[in-house]
Amino acid sequence: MAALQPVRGTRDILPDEARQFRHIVDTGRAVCARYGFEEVATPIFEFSEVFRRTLGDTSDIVTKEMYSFTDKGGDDVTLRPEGTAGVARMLISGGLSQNLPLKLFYNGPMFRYERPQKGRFRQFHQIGVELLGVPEPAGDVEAIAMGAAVLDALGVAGNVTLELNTLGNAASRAAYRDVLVAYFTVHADALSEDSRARLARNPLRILDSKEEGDRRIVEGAPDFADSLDAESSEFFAAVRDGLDAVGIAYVLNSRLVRGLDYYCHTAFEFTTDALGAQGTVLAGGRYDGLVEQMGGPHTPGIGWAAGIERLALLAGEAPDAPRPIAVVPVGGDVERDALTLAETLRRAGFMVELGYRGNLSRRLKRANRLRARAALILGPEEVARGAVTLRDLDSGDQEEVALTALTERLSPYR
RNA sequence: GCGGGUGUAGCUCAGUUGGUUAGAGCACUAGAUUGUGGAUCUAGGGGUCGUGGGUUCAAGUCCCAUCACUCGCCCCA
Repeated sequence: MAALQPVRGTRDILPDEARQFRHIVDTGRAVCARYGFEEVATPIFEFSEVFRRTLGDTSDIVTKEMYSFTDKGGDDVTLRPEGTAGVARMLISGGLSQNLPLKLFYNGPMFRYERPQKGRFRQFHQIGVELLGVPEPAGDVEAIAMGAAVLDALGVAGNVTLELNTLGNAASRAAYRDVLVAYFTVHADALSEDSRARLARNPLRILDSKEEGDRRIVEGAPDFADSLDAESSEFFAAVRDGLDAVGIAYVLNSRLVRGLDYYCHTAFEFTTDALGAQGTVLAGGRYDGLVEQMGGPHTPGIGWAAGIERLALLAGEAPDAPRPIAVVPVGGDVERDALTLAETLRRAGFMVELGYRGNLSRRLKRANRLRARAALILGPEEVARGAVTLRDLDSGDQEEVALTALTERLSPYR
């Protein structure tokens, strides 16, 4: 118990869970491919500056959650806390702004130094997409529809709700921020300690407070809609109209805000109440200013990310493992023949388990535990006749099959 | 970073007001069955009771500390 343990917030992924993870990633990749998205990979660590520049110095991720260290060459590097910054950096480093629009899918581990709890880990895994170079609201609609399609393909669509909001363009957001700060400053004495801190750092976040006292004050706060300029309102209307057109249901949530500074216009989250305190399953939004902020050319973007662990909790049982054929040598000196047979079948594309030790009974028991569909029993008599005994482990039927006819006869078990 | 809960076999757990040698089910190994699996029966292996200290004639049980896990807050996928 007090033996070697993995680092807090990290965990081992055993075969059953690994199969489920693979299923989630494969499903995400396949669904997104239908929208023309191709997989990319960026390094799992970057210069710390990449995240500091994009996430903003005030975000919690930067101030307390980054896994940063100095490497042997003296560089300040950070394990990526999310995927968008790395993709944006890739676009700049590779001069990919010549190839817009870019439609990218990625998956892999992310790292945040947090206290672990249900559905939250220090090393966790995400699938995500980024659509770069598309300023039109159609891009937002496509990204959201693609997220919905992934959740649907994973069978979790029934457990989630799509929440939608707009943060407006930069001008609207700044205007709203001013109005909001003015309002909350008046009521500062009544706000919780956390929210007073937010007032200076990230006032939009107060809207999302869970403190009851804060909520009463939030009730009377100015509405974002009143601060939206014409461009922002029209953009949001176009996104909603597009979602209606493709039949994707959503609820408007004016308190839905983003922790990361580079978001603008569309913000959305697919949420659930089945994961304890972690309600968000798949979330994203538009980030038109990000690439420019990192020193690249102005490049609009929209994307989302989904936590694989959270999807796995919702998706339930992993798909069944593939079922092998068991080669079972028995009696006499046939081990060598069994080895040859197993290898021949593997080269022909079959999944084959070889029984290593014990009597026939024991080896069949083991074949059964491996969920084998069939056993190929090979003893001196079969070897003498150039045949094997094929036993179907589901039905119990068995027959002798000549080696020359074996691959043909086994095709139903492939 | 802050608060609550829980630590007994590989897993799920029982263990009385502190009392002699710490148990069960599942799983595992072997046998009944040296050429027939799933079921059953029998036997067996497996424990520093998370760790360290304290109280006591006596601690799995009570106290303190510590570590881990877990749930929540903050924040977020």
